[in-house]
Amino acid sequence: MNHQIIEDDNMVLISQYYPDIYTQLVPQQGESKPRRRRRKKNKLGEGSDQMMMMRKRKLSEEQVNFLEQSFEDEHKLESERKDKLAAELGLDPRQVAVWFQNRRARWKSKKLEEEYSKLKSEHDNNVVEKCRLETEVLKLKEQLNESEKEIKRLLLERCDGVSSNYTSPSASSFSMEAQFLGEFGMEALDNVFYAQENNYVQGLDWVNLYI
Amino acid sequence: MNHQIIEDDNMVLISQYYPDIYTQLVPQQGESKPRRRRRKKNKLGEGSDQMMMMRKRKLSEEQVNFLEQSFEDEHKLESERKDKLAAELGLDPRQVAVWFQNRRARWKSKKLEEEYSKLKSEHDNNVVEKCRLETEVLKLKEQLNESEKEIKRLLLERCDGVSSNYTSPSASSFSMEAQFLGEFGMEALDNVFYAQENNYVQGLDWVNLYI
DNA sequence: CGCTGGCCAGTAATGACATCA
DNA sequence: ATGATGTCATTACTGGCCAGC
Repeated sequence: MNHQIIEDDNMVLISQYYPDIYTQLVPQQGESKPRRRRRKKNKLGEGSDQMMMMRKRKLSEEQVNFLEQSFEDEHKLESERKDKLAAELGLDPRQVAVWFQNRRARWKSKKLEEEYSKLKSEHDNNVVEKCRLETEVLKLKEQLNESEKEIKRLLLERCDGVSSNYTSPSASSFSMEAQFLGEFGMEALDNVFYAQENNYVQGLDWVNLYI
Repeated sequence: MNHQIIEDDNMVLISQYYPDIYTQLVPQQGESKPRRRRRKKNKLGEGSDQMMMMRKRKLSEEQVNFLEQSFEDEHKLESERKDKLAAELGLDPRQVAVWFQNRRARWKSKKLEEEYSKLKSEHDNNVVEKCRLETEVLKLKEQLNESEKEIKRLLLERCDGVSSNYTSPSASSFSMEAQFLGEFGMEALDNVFYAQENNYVQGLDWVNLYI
C-alpha cells in the first residue's frame, strides 16, 4: 500500500534498457550433435515478445506448471528447448533460462533438506541399535566371564581332587580379569575385548589350548 | 578482464534523496522487555520509492563488511539499528532490512549444511562402530559357546569319574554376577546357548564332538 | 477492530566466474 | 579468443502470517 506504488502484477520492469541487442547477427545453427551446450547465436527475432523490458514479476500458474513439467523431464535446458518453451509460454527465453537456474538451485537445497532428514532418522535408528549392541556386548562379556570362572573352578576341582579348599570367587568378582590373566594369559583377554581384530576365530583350537 | 565491461561500481544510487532524517526523536529504549518487535510509525519520507529498481546491485565491499559485522552482533535488526546502519552506509533502510533478511536466510541454509555434514560424519562413525559391535557380539557368542561346551565336557567328565556331587556352582556365586544373571533371567542364557540359530551357523557339527 | 511493520519462505533477476565448443 | 551457458552468491521483491498498538 504505502510503498507499493507499484501495482506489481501489471507492473512492468524498466530494468532492461540494454536488451543485449549487440548480439550476433549470424544465426547459423549447427547440427553437429554437440553433446552439450553451445550453439545459439542469433538473438534478434524475439522482438515479438512483450518488449523484454516489460516483464511481469511472477509467472502465471500455468507457465509455472509447464516449466515444472519440463523440469521434471530434464533439469538441463538446451537452447532449443528453451526457445521452444519461451515461445510456447510467451516468455523471454532469458526468463526461461533464469527460471531453470533458479529451479535447479531450489532443487538442490530441497534435496539437501531431504537428505538431511533421511540421514537423521537413519542415524537415530543406528544410535538405538548401537546402544542395544553395546549392552549386548556387555552382557555377553559378563556371561563369558561367568563361564570362564566356572571352567576354572571345575579345572581346579579336578586337579585338587575334589573341591576341598574352594575359595569362593565372590570376593573377587571384579578381579576376574586378573585371575584370567594368570590362567589363560593375555590373548584370552584380547579375544574378549578386541574381538573385531579377527572375526570368526573358529574357536576350535582356542578350546584345546586350555585343556 | 574480458567480461568486465560493466562498470557497476559507478552506478548511481538514486535512492538517497531522503537521508532518513525523519528518524525517531524518541529513542526511548524500552525497559519493558518487549518480547519482540518494535513500533515504528511514521512512514512518510519514503514516497519516492518507485525508482527503486535503478539501485546499484551489489553493495560495496565496505558496506558488506560493515553489515556483516553488525550481523554477527545480532541477527535481528531493530528499526533503530537499521536506520543507523542505513545512514552510516548511505543505503536505503529498506536495503538494510532486505540485506538482513537475506543474510538470515543464507545463515540458515549454511547452518543446515553444517549440521548435515556433522551428522554425516557422526553417522559414518556410528556405522563403523555398529559393525564392530556386531562382529564383537558374534565373536563373543562363539566364545561363549566354546566355554559352555567346555563346561559340559568337564561336568560330564567329573560325573563319570570322581563324581563328587557338587551342584550348581553358580549358586555360590558372588554378588554382582548373580544379580546380573537374575536380572536377565533365562533368556540371557538362551541367547548364549542358541546363538548360532540366528546368525552365521558355521560349525554346528563340532558341537557334537564334545558331548 | 484494523492497520502497521517485522519475519520468513519463495522467486525473479543480476553479477561474477568457470567452461566448453 | 569469443560467446553461450552453467553455477554460486547476492540483491530485491511478493505474499502470507503474526504481534502490538
